Amino acid sequence: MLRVHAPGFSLAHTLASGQFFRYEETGDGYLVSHGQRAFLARQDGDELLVPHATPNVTAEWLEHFFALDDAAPEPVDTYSAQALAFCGGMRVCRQEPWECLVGFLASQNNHVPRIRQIMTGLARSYGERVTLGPYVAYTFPEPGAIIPDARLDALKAGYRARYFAHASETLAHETLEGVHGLDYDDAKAALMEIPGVGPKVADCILLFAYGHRGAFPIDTHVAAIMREHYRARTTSGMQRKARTLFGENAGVMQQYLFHYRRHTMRRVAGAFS
DNA sequence: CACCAGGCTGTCT
DNA sequence: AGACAGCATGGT
Repeated sequence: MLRVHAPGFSLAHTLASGQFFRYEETGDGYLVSHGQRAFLARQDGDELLVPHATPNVTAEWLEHFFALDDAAPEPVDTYSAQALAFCGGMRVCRQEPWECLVGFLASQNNHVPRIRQIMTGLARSYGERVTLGPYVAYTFPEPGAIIPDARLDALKAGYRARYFAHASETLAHETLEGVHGLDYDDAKAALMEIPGVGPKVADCILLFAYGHRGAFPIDTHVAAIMREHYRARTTSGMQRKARTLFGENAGVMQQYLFHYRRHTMRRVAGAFS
């Protein structure tokens, strides 16, 4: 049983906020899978309890992955204060670039529940099965493993399927490691060389996998927030406004705004399960 | 049956 | 540089 001190952390908000796709609720906690790791986790007050995990999961890795050392952003107005209050304890995880890339290739023009379905399907079809006590999880396939065949068709990922196959093929012999050493602009340009990666998806990968906390992904929800609450019209105007208002950690605030808006939408419209 | 979903690509000004 | 249709699929 791994046990990690995690004061003020919210596992539920962190997993449900749409930054990360491969998890499911069990009666005993959350079954979380990422890259070559998988674990079962639940919270008990200030403690994060992990009764089952693959051997490559350590307390140090959990602290790193869940960014437990990160402080919550400071509110700058009423709306951001509401978002922070609702999302209390949420953290922006530090994902692995390859799985993060595929997740956000899957995300374009798509719903979060179906992104999760596609990502768990990719792991089930192309990854390796691991046993965690009574639970079964799957690792994420390495680059090169996702090949266009009947398994890929069965996922019904639509036009995104060819992005997966192309990225898999390319990165099998052309690693993403170099991106770590680049500044924000160069890293974004490098990612956008990959078919299916535009400015929004690149910002997600930079924020969620490369530690660029200032990267501010603008999707339909965040765009609506920036229009309705911050008087910005164009995407470049939204980027400027975000940097001015939210500063170096604008991307972290973005995640709070995104999760809060999706929650309020659900309450009003009854959408998304 | 419309329209939307964590957008991107190609094309036309 | 900016506007805009088309895109696979599923949900509301």
